[in-house]
Amino acid sequence: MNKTNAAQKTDQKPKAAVSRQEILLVAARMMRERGYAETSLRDLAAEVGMKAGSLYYHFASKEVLATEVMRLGVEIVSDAVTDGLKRAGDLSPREQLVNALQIHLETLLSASDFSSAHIRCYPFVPDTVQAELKGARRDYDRVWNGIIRAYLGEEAEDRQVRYLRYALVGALNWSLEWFDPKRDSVSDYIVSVARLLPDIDPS
Amino acid sequence: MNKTNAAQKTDQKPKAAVSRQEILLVAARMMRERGYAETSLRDLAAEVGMKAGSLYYHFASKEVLATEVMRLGVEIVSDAVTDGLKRAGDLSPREQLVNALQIHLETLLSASDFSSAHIRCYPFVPDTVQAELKGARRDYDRVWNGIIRAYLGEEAEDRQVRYLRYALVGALNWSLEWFDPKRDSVSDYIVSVARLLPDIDPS
DNA sequence: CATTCTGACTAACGGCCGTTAGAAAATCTG
DNA sequence: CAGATTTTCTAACGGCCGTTAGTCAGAATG
Repeated sequence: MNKTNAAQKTDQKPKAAVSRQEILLVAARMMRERGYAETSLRDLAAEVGMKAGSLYYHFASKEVLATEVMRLGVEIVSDAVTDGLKRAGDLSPREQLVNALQIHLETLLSASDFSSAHIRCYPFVPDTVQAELKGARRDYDRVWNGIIRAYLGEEAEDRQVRYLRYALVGALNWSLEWFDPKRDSVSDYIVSVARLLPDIDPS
Repeated sequence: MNKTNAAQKTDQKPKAAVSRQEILLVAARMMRERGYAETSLRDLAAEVGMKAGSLYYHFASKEVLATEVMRLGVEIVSDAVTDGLKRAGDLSPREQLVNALQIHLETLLSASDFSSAHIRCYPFVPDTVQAELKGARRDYDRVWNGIIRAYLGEEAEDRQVRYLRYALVGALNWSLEWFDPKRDSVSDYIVSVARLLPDIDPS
């Protein structure tokens, strides 16, 4: 019944939780900006106000730290979209879809370095880290499959659903390569994407 | 009038040109698979059958090598799309657009490690390399702007054109994250994306 | 065959990396 | 205030990195 058993991450001695959170925040920002390999623990620690070795009091390794950053990234956007769906339960399937697009994009571009770090770094992260994230990623895929199946109709083929998901999520995630808040607006872009989605007769 | 002045890259002494080409090919594959930072010159040289130092006979630095790989990546897909447009000059604007989507995606997924290396590595490559590529990238953007403006109509706003370009190119480039040739087909995915593009009345 | 040039090799450089063990500081507890 | 615990620091380890200078083999040239 010691502290490492019971409430491991939330109510440790307070200082540790604060440092841990700050490390995660800075790591997310750096991973988003530079990538995984280009984020050195010395630079990261310096921005937190620590030395590199001290990070190991909070995380067992760089891979473990990166895994946690990216897992948070998936969960944050997944929770935001899931929440948005519940919050507006009376919309048409098409409106739900557009709503989900908007929330996903807002989270990515404004709300969370974790989510953008996940998207940008996932392809280049070690296999073991990718494996750790597989479950969370699949859960989020399932959220989208539900939204898109409701839009396309229950008779739609699985592949049709998957391809539309790839196209839409790709159109959103690609914004990390070009979006400039001084010039672009999330809502305007969503309007442009939504124009590609016809009303579908519930036949 | 010595050989370094005249025909610098094409008709050098033959052996060098062959080695140079092989280095570029292997570098493109490794950059696509692993990323820029994760591609070490020692590993690269080993796969070519050389030692790391020998690479410097052909390229002045890792950055120069990466720049050339990525520039080729832009030019290969740009040339392929431009060619495809000329080759099928009598299609409707919408058909031209779908044609361009197909060629871009085929080049990316089947034809060229250079193009996929460019897309995957560009965000994480040093600033100097990004700067070198700016021109070629803008040229390719202009190709797409032309295609999409023809589709949307001359009265379309610039921003509308740009956002549709981002959405479509994003939907294609994102395929690097999920496409599996054992399961997916380029043509099938293009059909799915093309369904999002309505016929537009030339009003 | 002798010479010149081409192309690759060897061996090392300084530098940064992730990681670790143990000392030291800071904080909490009685 | 004394002691225990939590958190950070110091200093180093082995390892890999991009890069360079100097050497050397082999092909091309006369």
